[in-house]
Amino acid sequence: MSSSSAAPAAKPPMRDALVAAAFRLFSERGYEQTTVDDIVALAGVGRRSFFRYFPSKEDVVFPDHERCLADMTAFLAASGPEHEPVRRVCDAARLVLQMYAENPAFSVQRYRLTRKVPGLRAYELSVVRRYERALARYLRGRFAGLPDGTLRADVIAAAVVAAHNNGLRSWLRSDGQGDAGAAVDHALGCVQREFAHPRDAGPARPAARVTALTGEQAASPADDVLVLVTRRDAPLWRVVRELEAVLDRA
Amino acid sequence: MSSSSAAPAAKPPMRDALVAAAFRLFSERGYEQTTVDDIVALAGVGRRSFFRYFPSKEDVVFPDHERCLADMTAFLAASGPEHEPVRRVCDAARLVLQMYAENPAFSVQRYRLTRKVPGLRAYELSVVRRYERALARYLRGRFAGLPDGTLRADVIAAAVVAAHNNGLRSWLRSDGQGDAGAAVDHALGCVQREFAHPRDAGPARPAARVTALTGEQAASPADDVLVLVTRRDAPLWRVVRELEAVLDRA
DNA sequence: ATGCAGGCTGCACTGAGTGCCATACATTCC
DNA sequence: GGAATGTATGGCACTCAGTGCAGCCTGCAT
Repeated sequence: MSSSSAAPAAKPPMRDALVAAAFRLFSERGYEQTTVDDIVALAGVGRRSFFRYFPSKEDVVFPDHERCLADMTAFLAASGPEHEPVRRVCDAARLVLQMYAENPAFSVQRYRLTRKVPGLRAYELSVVRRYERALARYLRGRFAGLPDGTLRADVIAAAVVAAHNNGLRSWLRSDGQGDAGAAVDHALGCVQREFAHPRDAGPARPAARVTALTGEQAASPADDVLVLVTRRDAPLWRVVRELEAVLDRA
Repeated sequence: MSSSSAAPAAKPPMRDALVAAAFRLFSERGYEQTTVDDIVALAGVGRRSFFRYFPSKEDVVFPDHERCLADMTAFLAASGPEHEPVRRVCDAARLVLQMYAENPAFSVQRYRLTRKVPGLRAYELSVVRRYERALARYLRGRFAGLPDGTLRADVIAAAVVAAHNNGLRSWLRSDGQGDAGAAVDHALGCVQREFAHPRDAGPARPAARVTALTGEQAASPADDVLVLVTRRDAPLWRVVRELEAVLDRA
């Protein structure tokens, strides 16, 4: 990942200096109140150099997304037919989470920034869209030939991104405390359960099970059936939490 | 905002003149090669007036989305508990399609434009995002209190938008020929079947019936016991949705 | 030292977007 | 009738993001 594995690294220190100077000024006086001239002045470099490293002022806020997108593309390109497609794109999404989790403090700072600045929200959207398109492109390939293949690919890609962002945001909102992966794993798990295996052949079994159960309880092999008993006046959220706990164990 | 009720509405002809001039120049020499000064010169108005009607140059490309978003918000706000939530957001999405279908020629022209210009694609993304947030906000309200309510809301909103755009784009790509609604209806139908009405995958429907079969509920409702039977691999969302439906009936 | 290459800087320019003020026209109040 | 007020517009000057160009400085090979 970190590009050249070897020692030298010595990447462009200028890039990092610009990012550091930019974020310091952004947090001090805000994004829009900070001009590019302010940034380069603090970093002690020429104005022209800023735009050599960052195509636009917004790009300095997302310095590592380009690399992450390349990683995701490579990850998907390295997939084989043995991988379950939905599972695969969920794992690809986790690469983004990983990038955020590597620098919690930075990620939280950036999150606060993008929340406040509409221009940055719009820019982040275009970044996220590129991830989504990468996922959708992969799924389109895997679903090629299936009826509604591209539709299915687009919808699943959008759902995966939405779930990932939902989990990611809840982690960011908690200032990066706790396990970043837990919320995202849970969210992606929901989507995966919803979409994985192209099971068009619906079960239609539970209805029969129920009659069997109500009629002769002992006869049913309850390995794939879950029976929950609760008082009707119990708070719904508690019932559901219980349900969730049981289902997650599976 | 008003423009309300009555027929004439005294629309600003200047706004329309600016849109017409802009699109004429955009199609002649391209978006980026057209400056705001070019537009106002062709429209015969002052430069300052352009920015009075459109906050930015990009806005002139999407002159009616603000109104459409307001319509959608009103539509969702006017919803009641009798509406099935997923069905409702699908119908809300159809409002957007309707707007596109009202001016096929204009919509196709804009589609070609946004395809070519990255800046416009990014801007369109931010517009679409506002629709998605409106849908998600509504769903969050409907799913309030349920575990993973916001997650479900976000995922479904994203899926609905993705499906809508998939259908819309296939219509736009065909130069506005054929039925605009057909493709979108089909796409939204797929999403609706996936997320609403768990009839096909069928978890948890018998909850009410099982309580009846236990036979102890009629006498003392407070002590009523609820028995829920479901497949273990059924999506939790659906189980919860059914649970909610049963409990709401009480 | 000389020549060369690549990164860096300064400078001038375009174009989007904003704030301020002046003008033109319609409305209302005296 | 005329003054005051409100609103839509035009004009001007300004900030700032982003770009093209030319020069400079440093490291490096000959």
